[in-house]
Amino acid sequence: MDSLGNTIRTLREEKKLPLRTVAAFLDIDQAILSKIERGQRKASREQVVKLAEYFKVKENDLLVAWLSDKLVYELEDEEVALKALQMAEEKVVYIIKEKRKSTHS
Amino acid sequence: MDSLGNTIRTLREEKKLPLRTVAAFLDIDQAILSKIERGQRKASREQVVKLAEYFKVKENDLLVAWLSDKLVYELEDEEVALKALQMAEEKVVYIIKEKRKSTHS
DNA sequence: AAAATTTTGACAAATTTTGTCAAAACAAAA
DNA sequence: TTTTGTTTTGACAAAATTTGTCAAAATTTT
Repeated sequence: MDSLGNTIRTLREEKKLPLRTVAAFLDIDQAILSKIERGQRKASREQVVKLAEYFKVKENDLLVAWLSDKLVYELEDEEVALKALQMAEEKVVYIIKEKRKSTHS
Repeated sequence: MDSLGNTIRTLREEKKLPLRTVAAFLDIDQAILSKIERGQRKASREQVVKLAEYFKVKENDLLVAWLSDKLVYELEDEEVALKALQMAEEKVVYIIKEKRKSTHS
């Protein structure tokens, strides 16, 4: 249940790579990668996908970490955070069901 | 489990008020309110609070509808949407627990 | 202490958001 | 069916946020 930042920092340190190297692959300044790893900046979806490729981990795992970070960020310190999450879940389930119906595949 | 837009449109229609009137109270153009009601635009937090006041409904109820809409929007059509929601929930629960610990009130 | 790496913050460019406006579309009433 | 009132649409501008660069400062490693 780690943040995207922690996850990729760990991956990078395991391989003993400097920010510079990974940042170059992502085509961004190392300063940004530093901030992403420490949760000070949000990564873009494309960056997450590239990171998964780079570290050879499952893209979906990284996407889940990234997306959930974004959701948590969105909720900030709203006291109704949990209720909102639960309602969002219901809504998503509903949307998925609707999609099934329409495509009936 | 309604969207914020549907909720306030229903409230407004029940009272037979034109967009103009409610929009004036919110201090925005009616065009925006129209879009908010139909889910084409996101309301701001302040607007939601004002709407709750205006229609005399529980602020938190409207905030939950609004926040959950935002979450759903953020998830767009990510196939990992549900997993992300669940992980976000874990993270929020964790954050709340941490907060309890530190303030020990 | 020198070298390499990471972090910080000021800044600029690009993008997104938030709103206005006026015309078009629609609905209801006369 | 014309008039009146309401809602929707889309082009546009201003404001705010995001996304990145850069260079210096701080930290870590050798």
